[in-house]
Amino acid sequence: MENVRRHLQQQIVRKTVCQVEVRLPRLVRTPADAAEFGRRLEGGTIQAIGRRGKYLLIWIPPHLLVSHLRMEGQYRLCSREAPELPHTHVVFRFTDGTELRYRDVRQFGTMDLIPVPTAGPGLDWVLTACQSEAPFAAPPDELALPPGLRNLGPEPFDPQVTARVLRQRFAGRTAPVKALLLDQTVVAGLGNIYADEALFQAGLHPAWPAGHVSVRQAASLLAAVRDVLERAIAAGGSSVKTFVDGYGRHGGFQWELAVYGRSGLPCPRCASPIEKLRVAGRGTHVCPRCQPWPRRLAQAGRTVRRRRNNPGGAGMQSEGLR
DNA sequence: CATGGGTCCTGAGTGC
DNA sequence: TGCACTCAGGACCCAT
Repeated sequence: MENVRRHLQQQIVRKTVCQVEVRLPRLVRTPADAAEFGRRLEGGTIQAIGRRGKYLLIWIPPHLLVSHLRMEGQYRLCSREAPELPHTHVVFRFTDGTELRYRDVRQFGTMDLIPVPTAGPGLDWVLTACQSEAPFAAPPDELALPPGLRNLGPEPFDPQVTARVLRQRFAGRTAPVKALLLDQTVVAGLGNIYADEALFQAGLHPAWPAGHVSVRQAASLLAAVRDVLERAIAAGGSSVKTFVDGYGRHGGFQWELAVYGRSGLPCPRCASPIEKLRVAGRGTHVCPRCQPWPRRLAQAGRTVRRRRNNPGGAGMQSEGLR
């Protein structure tokens, strides 16, 4: 998402919308009437592109367009004549003859168009959120943000987030630590791939009860989360299946994945075969040696079910790795 | 409140 | 070849 934001920042800021075509109204959550969504955008000029967690923020006064791509949403800036790819659900036409096309095979993405006051805390929050590296600030009530964005936790790079703070957020929780990493109200921005990679890098088992994570473990986990995200951004994102950035380019981080989608393949650190489990309802990849299950808990009974190896669809095969 | 499971959706893969 | 079935996952909804 950070790569998408950066590319859109270069591509569509200062463009003026002249027409909007919504072909799959279900993607537009607010306003309820998708035609109204288009009408409100027409005539507006895009001022800035921000990001909070996995939410893309497009500031087009007097509105904020909150866009979530889920797994497979894609934005592409095209000339009006360029042939259209299938699964194009929303088209934003600009006065300069270009258009921004939103594609989404799975149709899971969402768009919310939120009114932004011309002054006051609502505007201030939007301005701050559209600056990269802005520290965490709770949005004011006057902004009618979608609940997922309203309740979003801090960015992992926020200096306010320390190992101690992270452990505090884990305290008293019995859910697996991976479930809390994926919980966007705890920390913003981690999905299944980066959660698995960070846990591996921290040497922490995903099913470890979050409340049992020590300050020391929280510190290595936070460092791992930051390192994984930094490397993924530098590589242009992870194109495990279909991800492309605003120029249609694939990312490169899938070649650096240590465990995700690599069940049965050797751990890059110790060469043990990577195992695939189900934790927090998601496919979960671990190195059984680098991420040992705590002995004390093993006796209390396993809650982790083993799954058969590499059912095929999930991700990278050995081709090209290493 | 915390937790876990079902749901949305389509395409790719698998097995018979 | 064709068809039924499973799987992938982010956020949301719901039952316990």
